[in-house]
Amino acid sequence: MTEAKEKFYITTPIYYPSDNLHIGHTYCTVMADAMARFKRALGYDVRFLTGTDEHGQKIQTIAEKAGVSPQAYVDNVVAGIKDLWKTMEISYDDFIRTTESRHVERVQKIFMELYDKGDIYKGEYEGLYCTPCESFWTENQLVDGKCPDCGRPVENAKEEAYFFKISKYQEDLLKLFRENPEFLQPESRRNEMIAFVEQGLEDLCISRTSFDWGIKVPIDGKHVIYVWLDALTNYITALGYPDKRELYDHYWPVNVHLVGKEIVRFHTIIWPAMLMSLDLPLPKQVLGHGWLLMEGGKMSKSKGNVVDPVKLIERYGIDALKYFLLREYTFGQDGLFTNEVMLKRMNYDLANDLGNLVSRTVSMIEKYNGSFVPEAKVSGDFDDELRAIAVGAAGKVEAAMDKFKFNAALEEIWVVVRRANKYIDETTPWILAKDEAQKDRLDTVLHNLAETLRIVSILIYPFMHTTSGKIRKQMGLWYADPEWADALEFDQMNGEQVKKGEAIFPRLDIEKELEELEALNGGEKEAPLELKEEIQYDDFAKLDLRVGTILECKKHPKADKLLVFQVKIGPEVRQIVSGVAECYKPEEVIGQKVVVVANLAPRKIRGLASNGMLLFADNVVEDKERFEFVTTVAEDGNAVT
RNA sequence: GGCGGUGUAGCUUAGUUGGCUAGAGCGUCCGGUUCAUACCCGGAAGGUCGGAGGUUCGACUCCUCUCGCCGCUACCA
Repeated sequence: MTEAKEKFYITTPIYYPSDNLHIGHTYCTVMADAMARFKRALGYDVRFLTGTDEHGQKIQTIAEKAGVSPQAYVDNVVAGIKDLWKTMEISYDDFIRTTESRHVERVQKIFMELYDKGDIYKGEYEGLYCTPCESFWTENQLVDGKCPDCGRPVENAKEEAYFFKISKYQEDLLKLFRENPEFLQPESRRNEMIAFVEQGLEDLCISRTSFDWGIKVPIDGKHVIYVWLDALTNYITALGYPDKRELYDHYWPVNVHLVGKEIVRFHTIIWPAMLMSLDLPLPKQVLGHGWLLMEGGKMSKSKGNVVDPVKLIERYGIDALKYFLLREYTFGQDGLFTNEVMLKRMNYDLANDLGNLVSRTVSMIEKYNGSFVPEAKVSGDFDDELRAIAVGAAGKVEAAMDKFKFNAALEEIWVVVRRANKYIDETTPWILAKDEAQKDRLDTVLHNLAETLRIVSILIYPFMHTTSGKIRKQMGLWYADPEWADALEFDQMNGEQVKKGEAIFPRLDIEKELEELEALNGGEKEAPLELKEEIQYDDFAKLDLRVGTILECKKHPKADKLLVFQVKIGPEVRQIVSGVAECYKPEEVIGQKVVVVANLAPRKIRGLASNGMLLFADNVVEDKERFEFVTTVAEDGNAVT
């Protein structure tokens, strides 16, 4: 093939190295890797990029606590991430770190391009800031006065800042969504993005002065460039834009940005707007995948349900884990991760179906034909169907992969595996073997099975190359590399010497594994409490907490999530609005004793006056967040100290 | 509240532009087989395709209403 190969550029998000990665990151990277390997197998000229987003206040703070420099801190975490990808044999072509000079310098150049164009201007930003999330929030975005993302407290912050005129691109963005349905998948996200843009875009704050762990604004040393311009641009700086353009010219625009659904907005609104401003082509497609949900809610250290991919790999191997992740979940949808689901998948599909098929096929060829793959001689019933299914699978896998349906692609391969197992039962080689007159027929059956496994070894190669190699070794196919085109042909083998090896996937004792996995996780230490800044007694003494009783409660007429309480505090009855409508029905809280912040400045919430604040404790009941009353039996009006 | 998505066997789900006797895997029950990793193969039971109307010769597929869940968004002192 001398013709120029079609290019395919795919990226994962760059991960934030504040901590080690978990199974969710692994899931995304495994999908990108499988797609990259698949496209390579089809002959595409593939570029696969991943990396880490290493700046920001959160990293700076964590590093300070750990007593090391931010750079030292991220160097350490990133080394671990690279190790993980190495262990998982992730086939990225480039790994970009936002602290690398190639990135830093290029981001500064891009900043200046935007600035010179007039799309960046200096202004002032004022707002409430959540440090861990590195996000400013407007007052009414807050949840109970706390960060809506992480629930931690926010602080007032005001700073001079540079802004990007994203508002200028509002109409172009709407056009992008409306005219290119392919641009953002899945579909449902598209409508959300349109709605978001339609309500009006405010110019984006792209610099900070409140911390300095970041890329300096080239014309203003007080400022560092804030996450958007720093992180999103990695997809082009890694290709050398703007100063070293060979790779950029060749691979941009990207074919696919693979991202989690939580960052779809940044990739489909902010990033295209920046590219529009730079006059660069837009990504062809942004795909938002779903999340792996854990039993007992979102993964968190305190719940002890963080799944560490390294432990799973050590126990079950890379291919088993990759197979499970790709086969079990539907792209774009959330999926429930449980050890049991994982173990069953591994046992049923890998050990029982594929592993056992290899084992019985190799055994029979050894036993009935002196270890050599025979020629096909006498065709019979069932042969045509097996051949048709085996030879036709490649096309079906391609069709599924075109739509990023990894699970459907693997399912198609397993149709072949199951058909082969059935074929053995139908043709009963062990009976043929007892009759010398049937030798030719037996040879054909063994030949067809060997051919089928050869094809399977090619089909699974993009997904499980190690397993593919193991199968090919046992089948005596060591002399040839798997070539996708060979999966379209039958009757290529003749005389290969097979050799039985270790079971490709040993059968697991699910009960026992469940217990041991449970024990592994139980041994984890709980993460230390993350506390707010220390305060003095005087700070606390400013609060006037009082005991109250709820006399009345009704729904807020103009809001779903709000309840309006009438609370008796000693002699007076206060109206207090609180956002707990999803946890309580109005009638069930009447008579409830509560603790009230009684000297909080009054405020109107969605039109109704609220004079104080009710205290609740965060809780989770049956996977749902629930606010529990902080309560007492003391008399109304009494102080809480 | 606004916008959007979704609801198919016990569980997880496939169903492309309306033509299906609604498929599959797991689970359950029955049977077969021994080459194989106590695996594999076959059969059966199990669905009023959330509910109610409507369009149509015909609807899981289109329309209206309704209920449940989910997402984005506004309100959470």
